[in-house]
Amino acid sequence: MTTPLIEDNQPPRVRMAPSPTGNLHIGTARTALFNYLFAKHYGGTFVMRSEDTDLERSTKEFEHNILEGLEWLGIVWDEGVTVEGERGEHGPYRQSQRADTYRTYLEQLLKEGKAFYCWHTSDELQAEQQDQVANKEAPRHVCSYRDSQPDEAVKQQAIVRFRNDAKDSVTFHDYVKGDITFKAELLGDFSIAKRLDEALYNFAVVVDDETMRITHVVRGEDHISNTPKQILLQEALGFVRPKYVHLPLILGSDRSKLSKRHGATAIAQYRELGYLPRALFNFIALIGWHPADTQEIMPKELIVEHFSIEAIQQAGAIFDVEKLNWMNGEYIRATGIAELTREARPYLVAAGFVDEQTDEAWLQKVVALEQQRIHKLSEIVEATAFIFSQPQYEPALLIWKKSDEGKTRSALSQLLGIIQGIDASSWNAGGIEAVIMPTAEATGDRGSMLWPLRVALTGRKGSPGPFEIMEVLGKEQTLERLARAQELLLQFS
RNA sequence: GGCCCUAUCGUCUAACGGCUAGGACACCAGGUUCUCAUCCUGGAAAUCGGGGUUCGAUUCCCCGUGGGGCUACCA
Repeated sequence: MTTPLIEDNQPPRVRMAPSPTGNLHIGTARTALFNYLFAKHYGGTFVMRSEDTDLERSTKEFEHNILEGLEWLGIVWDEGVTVEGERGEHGPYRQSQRADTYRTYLEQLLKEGKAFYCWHTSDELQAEQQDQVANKEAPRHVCSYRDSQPDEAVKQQAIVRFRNDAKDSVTFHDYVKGDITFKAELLGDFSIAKRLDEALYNFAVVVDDETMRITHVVRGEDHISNTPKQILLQEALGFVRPKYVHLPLILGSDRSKLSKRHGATAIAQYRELGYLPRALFNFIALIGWHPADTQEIMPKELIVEHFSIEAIQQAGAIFDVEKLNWMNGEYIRATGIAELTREARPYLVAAGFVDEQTDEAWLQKVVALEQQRIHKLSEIVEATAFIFSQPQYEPALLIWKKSDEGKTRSALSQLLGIIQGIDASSWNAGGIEAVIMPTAEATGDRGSMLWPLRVALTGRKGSPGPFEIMEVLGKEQTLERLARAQELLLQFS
């Protein structure tokens, strides 16, 4: 009874249909990503449609934000709306421009008696529902105006409802959840349009998916309960039923549907924080899906290659920022220093540390200093702050735990002497280390010299190694900071 | 309330009736390091409960319980 997901090697046509009533968030991106993966894996077509029928809440800015965010993530589509306009042969792809198409099918249903006008007031509908809830019945509207013939004036105030005479149950196969059955009569005479010129969601979706030749509907499981309504409409209109794939929801830490109160949900926020698009792509793909082997860090191409609907999880999954942080760190470490510097530079510029003219080679060394220490690009600012301004610290910090003030004092003056003798041609991490290490070893406990050196340079308990830092800082700045440390130590005693 | 979905370590998950229930993140301990980070080694940590089916259930069925979604003239 259940047909294969892909029949006769027919490449699928899938769609993503965001409504531009808010910025791109994690959940939307995940649905788009899975549509993309599915389409690419089978060599199909990914269509982007804009469900902007809610004129009150839809804006061009939101649509722009969604499209741009998806592109940034590396999710591309073959057909549909674009920032500039749209492309493809099944348009228009914005529901706000498809009123004529909807009207055609609406009139067909009306003419065939499969839809009718209803002018019950919202008070009446509400009262009906309250009664039903009180009687422990399914809330729905079974309209008494089914066979009435309203005049034009009434029609202008009425909404169009589907005449639901179905007595059987509606069963559809979901390729993640299995067979799902609803009792059709519990759906009532559901609404499909506000008058003739404003189609409502369930109706618009059905018409769009048919006219855009969509073969597979891949969407969040919050749409499962809409599916029987859409199937009833497909049958009334003589449309083909697409195959359904309902994705488990992404949950917040308290297991409810992910929303703003769980923290950052907008893709743009993650972008600002410095999550790399390829890391986010990888991470989101792993929410509710997993490859056959245990490898988790996988580039886009590999994910596309391994993607399969069968491996999609049935239960919702919590969005775990901790694991994202780890993964982003992995990607940061795996990124070439030139590319990483290009990506990190804007953060340093915004912090006022550098500008667009700052020497590229030098900046790469700065970024390299912290490459294995940061988990998101925004952390580069705090991590490298000591490079760009004199460190502030307590003099006591200069003294290593296994050392004392006297040893620290002599270590600093020894260092000053050695460093002054290093000539410009040897001023690099390796060259500096070559002359300092033997002396540090000679003290018997090299930490008694290396620790104060590092603290003098950074003012921090934890930091990169001193030699790399000295190379970045330059000889003059290094000497200045060491001299400053000496002064501080004097004040300390 | 009604309808639907769902249930393995804290989290993401593996084990398509048959091993000491495996991996990853986080956590803890140890090693490496002047320090932090990286890296390496080790550790603690789970099959919601009750009935069935079966020689045998994490796995299949039923009933509970928990969690979630939907319940608009939003999408």
